[in-house]
Amino acid sequence: MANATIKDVARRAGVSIATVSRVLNKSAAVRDDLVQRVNQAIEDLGYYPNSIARTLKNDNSKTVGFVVSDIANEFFSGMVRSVEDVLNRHGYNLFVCSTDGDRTRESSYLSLLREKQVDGIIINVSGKNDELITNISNQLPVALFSRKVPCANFRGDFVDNDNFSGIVALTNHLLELGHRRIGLINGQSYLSTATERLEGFRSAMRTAGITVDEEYPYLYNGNFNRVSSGGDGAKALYEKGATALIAANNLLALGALQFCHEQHLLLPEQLSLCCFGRISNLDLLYIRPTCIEQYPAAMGARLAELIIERIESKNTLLNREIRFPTLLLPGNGTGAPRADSLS
Amino acid sequence: MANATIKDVARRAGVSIATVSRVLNKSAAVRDDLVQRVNQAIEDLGYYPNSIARTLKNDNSKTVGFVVSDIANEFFSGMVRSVEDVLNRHGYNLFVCSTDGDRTRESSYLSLLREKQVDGIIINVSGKNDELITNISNQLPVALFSRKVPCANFRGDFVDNDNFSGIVALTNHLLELGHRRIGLINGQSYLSTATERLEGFRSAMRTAGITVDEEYPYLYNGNFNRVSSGGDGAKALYEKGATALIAANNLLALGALQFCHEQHLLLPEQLSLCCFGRISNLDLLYIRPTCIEQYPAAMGARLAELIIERIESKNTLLNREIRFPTLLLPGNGTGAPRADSLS
DNA sequence: CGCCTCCGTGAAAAGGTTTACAAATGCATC
DNA sequence: GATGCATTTGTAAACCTTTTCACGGAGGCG
Repeated sequence: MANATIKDVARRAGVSIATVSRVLNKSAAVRDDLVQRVNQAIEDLGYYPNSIARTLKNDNSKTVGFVVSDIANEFFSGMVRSVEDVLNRHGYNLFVCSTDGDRTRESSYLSLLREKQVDGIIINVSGKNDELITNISNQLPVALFSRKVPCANFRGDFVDNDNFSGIVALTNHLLELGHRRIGLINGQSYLSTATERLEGFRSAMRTAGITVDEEYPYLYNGNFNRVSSGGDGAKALYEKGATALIAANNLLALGALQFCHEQHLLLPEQLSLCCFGRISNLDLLYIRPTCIEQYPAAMGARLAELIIERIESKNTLLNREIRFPTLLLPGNGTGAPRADSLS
Repeated sequence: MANATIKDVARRAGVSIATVSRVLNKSAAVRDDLVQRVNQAIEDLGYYPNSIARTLKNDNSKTVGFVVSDIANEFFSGMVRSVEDVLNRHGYNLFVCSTDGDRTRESSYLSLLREKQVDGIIINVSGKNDELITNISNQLPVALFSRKVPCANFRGDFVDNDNFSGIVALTNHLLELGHRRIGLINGQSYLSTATERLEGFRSAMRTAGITVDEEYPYLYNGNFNRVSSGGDGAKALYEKGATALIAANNLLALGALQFCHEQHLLLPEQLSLCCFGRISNLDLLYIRPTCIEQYPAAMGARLAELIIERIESKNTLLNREIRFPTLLLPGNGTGAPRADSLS
């Protein structure tokens, strides 16, 4: 039994389909008794509008795509909920797409979303499809988060933490404890998140009289999306003699934590660990790295608002950039270096 | 600049739109040189098909709705990723909808999904829209998880843990340690998850000679979706003198854990804690409740497969029920009760 | 050389909606 | 009762596809 259509409703109510449409959308005055009859017919038939047909006609799908590297990553899943809520409140639905930061997956999802006529796209870009994203951004509202697109003619909004000051706070925290051989476990160097965090690190270290250049031994570049990178980075830098580590995001931190756990390292006696990002159940961990807190829910809500504004303005807005302030949460995973490790 | 349509492609290639469609879908033979010209025109114009129009014509949207209480809950977010992957591999997209277990939100999302012509719905029902879900299930493929719909004419598939044996394992674990005053922090009693877990508990206790009926003092009914319920339950049952607690899902467990943490309870000396479900970063917690492990990724993948089969069979399949086996993960949060607490 | 078959192509309808435009109705006024 | 205007209603086109059907041409066969 196929769904009733507006035609069926019209016939049953003894009016034209235009009248039914007007009743449905309240788009024009309709005589009271006809409204009654139409509503009765709708109820009788269990009619509900076909929003696909509506989209075809109206050229808006009331749908937004949310493209992230991995929706199962708690940072993104914390975000998606608030994105969803804000969108829903404005009558929009949400498509989720996980790319694993993979170029091909990302571009194929983007094609799919365009074919599905989404009204806008929220995306943390992989960093490998910059021209494509830039093109899309000139046809369709786009809001980025966490990772910028470096093209001049990119059009759209951007939301992120204040990476620079966050990493400066972490670095200073370690410096104040007396550390000098501070390691940074970073993500892919072609991502703005990584470069900004590296810049912050470099700046804080320079102020302390330490030069972080290509020769600096305590830098590790891994992959933001892989917990294993965090473990590899922690191992490499610890073995080189770093006395403290900064993990540049939550997943890298988790890997580093697991490394310490497996190696039975005593924190902070043998190693200090801190990170940029939120780790779930932090309060309940036996080692609690000092963290830069993040606000995924607030960021998601802001992104949703930005994209809706951009959709409703028909993508005419100027580019906007929102930075969330950072907050240092001291944990028991950082402390003074051991005396014998000071060089 | 609006998107090119199939008409534009046809004009540029000097063929009819039917031919373009045939090239796009490879639905019929087309002369080689025409195929070339069409493809060239597609590239020149940057044409991509409008899948909304396609849906209207073909009556399938290649879209599935995923309706859960809270996508930010790590159990569901672990699931959604594998649902997404399997669906995507079959050319489907995913709408996510969080209901908070609220009846109104649930039914409004369901309406929205139907209007958007989704091909199928995966849902963990709130338990308050049984007739609606049953109706929908007779028109549209539906796969449930975690919570059954008790209506006889419900049509669709069901996936869950083997709740009964899981809770029996937990209960026996505590009984073997010597506990008798075992508390159960459960969720809403109108949900199959809750009743099945209660049944398992009751059965294991009966075998040990303890009757769990309305008079049994160590039962607490909270809300599966609220961490705070877990805390409230833990407080209430601990104060009544329970020596061990079972939290019936991950969120309730988290609340209970936090209660213990805040009260500085020594586990397992003052209280034993175990739970049904997975807690993130379990390895790294200083108190690790004994847990029944869950497999959200595997459950999600299975759900996706079930719904696709059901979609492609046009909802003609018999109802299927898949139970995932349970595995007990011993933690340091459970131990023998203190001698002075044995009654 | 004529006929039939087969293959490739195009014209047009259909899918469910919205909306511009035309038609019809209702009412007041003279 | 005719006229004019304002309000309500209906008709039909449009949105972009897919697909049925009919047509035309090429090739094979008698």
